[in-house]
Amino acid sequence: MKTKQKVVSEFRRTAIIDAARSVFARKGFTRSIIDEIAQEAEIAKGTVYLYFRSKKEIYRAVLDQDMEFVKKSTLERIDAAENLKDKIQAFALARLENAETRKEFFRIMDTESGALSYTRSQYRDWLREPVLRLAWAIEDASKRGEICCVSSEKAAWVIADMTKGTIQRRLIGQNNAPLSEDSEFLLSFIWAALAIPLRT
Amino acid sequence: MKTKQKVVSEFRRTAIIDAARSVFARKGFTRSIIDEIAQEAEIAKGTVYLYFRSKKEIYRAVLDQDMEFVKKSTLERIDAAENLKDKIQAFALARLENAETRKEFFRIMDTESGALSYTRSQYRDWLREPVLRLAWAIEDASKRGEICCVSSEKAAWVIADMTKGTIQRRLIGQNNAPLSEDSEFLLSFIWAALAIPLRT
DNA sequence: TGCAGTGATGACCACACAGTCATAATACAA
DNA sequence: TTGTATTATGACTGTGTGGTCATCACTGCA
Repeated sequence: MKTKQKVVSEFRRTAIIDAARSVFARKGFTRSIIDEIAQEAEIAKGTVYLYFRSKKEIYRAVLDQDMEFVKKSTLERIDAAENLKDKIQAFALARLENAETRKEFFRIMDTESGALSYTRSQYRDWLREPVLRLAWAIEDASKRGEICCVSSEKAAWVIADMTKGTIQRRLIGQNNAPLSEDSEFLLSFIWAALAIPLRT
Repeated sequence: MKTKQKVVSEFRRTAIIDAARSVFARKGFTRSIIDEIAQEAEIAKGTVYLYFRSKKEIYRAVLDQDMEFVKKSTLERIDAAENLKDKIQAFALARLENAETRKEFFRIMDTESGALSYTRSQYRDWLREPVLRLAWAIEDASKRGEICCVSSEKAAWVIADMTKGTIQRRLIGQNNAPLSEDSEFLLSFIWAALAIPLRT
């Protein structure tokens, strides 16, 4: 059973992380000010430092949590799908839907992919793992002759690129079309590129 | 004829911009320090402020110059190409080659796309114009029945996404393959998606 | 009611850095 | 050579902000 202490302590951590995510998404790491995060979490600045050692640590806590969540949910959906086409759709939909639900997190990732050195090393895996999983599936289908022969890894990466770009355009508001329109376009485009055709 | 003054003045401006580009690429806007830029340009800090009003103005000068160059050269190559396939290749190659030549600039763009509010408004056009030009070409070919019917704008954007992603991977060093390998993959992938097939 | 003990507070400190300015060096003209 | 104008310099200032810490408020127990 959780002690009263633990409950309060967890509550505070969560409040800080939530406030931080919101502020970081709006201003980016550098321009975010601890005082503002504290205010948004409805506590005093000093209290923040009872739960986190530094600004960077808060940043990491936000990203770690969200990256882990999105990565996991993407992997699960890929694995749940039976065939390649569904796996690709699973990947794209997982990303697109997560981006809708967790706008703030995706905004941070888009805006600051290279800002913190931390990111450089850690950032890659939340995308890389799902992409590699996709690459295996492509490799597999390729060997069986279900699709035309391509470099599976390159193909997986450009699929990720298109998905990411689509998400970015939606986040900026450049594209307000329903999500299904974007996902359908993506899927048909990708599948056209992979499927075995008899060219005209 | 240029006066001595003008020559020296232009020389200094260029030196500052070059130094700034290098520093910005390494550290990003916020972590770049004017003193370091000055040092790299082999002048004193005060001198920097004889040629630029502020740090932001230097940043803008760097980006304006490079964005203009890359945008122009991309547009020219697209326009020079005869048919759609060549135009797409022109776009991709222009980007990939420019990224090779102007690594520092591309690194800034990749790292800080959202860092400066300035970027938000201006950033888009250096990519948008070429992409829209590509979209017209796709629209055109689509109407003539040269390729299968797709949303031309969406298609143009995902082509840009894949190119951008490929460039990023090369910049990070995740991919050291010869440029031609990447460009050929891109082209074949894109063309497979667009070309009119008789599906199996 | 008084007394630990725990967690919260915000005034305060230290520091990094953009931008300034009095002074120095240099160029050029008479 | 001297005098004036132009450009360069770097010590200095002001500000914004991350992080600290002495003090306070609250809780629960005796």
